Amino acid sequence: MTPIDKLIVHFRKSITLTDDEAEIVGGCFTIVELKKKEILLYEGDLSSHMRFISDGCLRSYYMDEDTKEHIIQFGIEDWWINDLYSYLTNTPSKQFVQAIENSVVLQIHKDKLNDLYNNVPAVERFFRFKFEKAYVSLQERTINAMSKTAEEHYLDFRTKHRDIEQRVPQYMIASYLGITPEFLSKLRKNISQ
Amino acid sequence: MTPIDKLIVHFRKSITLTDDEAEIVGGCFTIVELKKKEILLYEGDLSSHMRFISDGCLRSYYMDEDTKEHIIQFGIEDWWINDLYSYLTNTPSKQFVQAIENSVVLQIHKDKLNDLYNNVPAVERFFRFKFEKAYVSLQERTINAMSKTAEEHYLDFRTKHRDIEQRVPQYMIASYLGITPEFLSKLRKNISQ
DNA sequence: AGGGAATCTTAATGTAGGTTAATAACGACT
DNA sequence: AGTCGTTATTAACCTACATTAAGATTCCCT
Repeated sequence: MTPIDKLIVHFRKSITLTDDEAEIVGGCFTIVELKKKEILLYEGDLSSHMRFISDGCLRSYYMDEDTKEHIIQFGIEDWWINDLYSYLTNTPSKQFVQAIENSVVLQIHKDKLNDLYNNVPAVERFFRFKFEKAYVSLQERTINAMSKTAEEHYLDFRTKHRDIEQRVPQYMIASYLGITPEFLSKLRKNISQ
Repeated sequence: MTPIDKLIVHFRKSITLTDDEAEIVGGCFTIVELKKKEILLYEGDLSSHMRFISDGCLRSYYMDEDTKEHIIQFGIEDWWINDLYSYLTNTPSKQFVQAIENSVVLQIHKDKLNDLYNNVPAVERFFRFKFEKAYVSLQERTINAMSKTAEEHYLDFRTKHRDIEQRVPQYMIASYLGITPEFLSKLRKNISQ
């Protein structure tokens, strides 16, 4: 299955597209191939594309006071990854997006997407849902962060994202959870005894 | 100025409405008057309205394990307040929305709002912006929470929300910041010396 | 196979913020 | 003005997690 095929299958999980529409939609995206560690979006760049992961694994993260990395999101096949903040506000990104493995990403420019909204209305509905879901999962994460302990966060992550846990180094999981790798190591020791 | 007038003025800050359209829009909202401490939305309720604050001050919060309250949002005149999570996912709310002062709220049911989208398209654009902004400010808050200290959060809050700071009790600000009132008290002492 | 980089673990020590509990100050109602 | 409920402060002690620094382990490259 080509990356574009995967994208169409992905769209068709939540909206209906005729074959003609699928053709149009597929034609609006461009392929980006990334080597492990390659950076797709730099801090300071304007994020003007929506990005679909066809293959591989990426992360978005930001640096606080130019030192420590904080991972905001992981993404694997069939997910979208972006700095939505920058995309929505047209301001320079505060985040990086980097490939953790060799990856294939399909992206569409904001302007082209706006045209597509007019030509294929179902796509607009798709992205409205997408933004709503993005909000919902961000709120879930924010609320959990406020009331749970680090060990609970880790256990939650393990049950919700087994697939990711097995593909990314442990210190990145620590960063995503907002703790140090040393402390995660200690937690794991406690848990397994 | 009536509550409905305030609402229309509010809409017209980001979209254009003819007088006829304004008439239609205004007619879709209903007024809710709340006494101080009265609860507008209970945990477990379905949040099926969008709610505009015409007068007063409210908060949304959730309870963790039926004990401690965590404030998620404050709202004053000219803001919207809701459990967007429940509204968007049609699931029972995990939050309460409560009046901190006597307040006047204008609300519109989801179904009516969906009709309104068809009759007055500008309204749909208004709410798309609203959801985008909600996402953006939630992400800002989440990222800040990860990298800043409690004292920084408090100082940020003071500069960004002076108006709110002067209207709500200090222990609620502590709850919003995710710290105990005792610790906020200590911070304030350090800051003022 | 072997050497360097990347990742993970362990342990000692430090600190931001929580808990408990008591007291103080404020505010609103009669 | 006095009383009661609400809100704010103080101080002693506690805990979850960070920091530092040293090894141990695994991974990958030629």
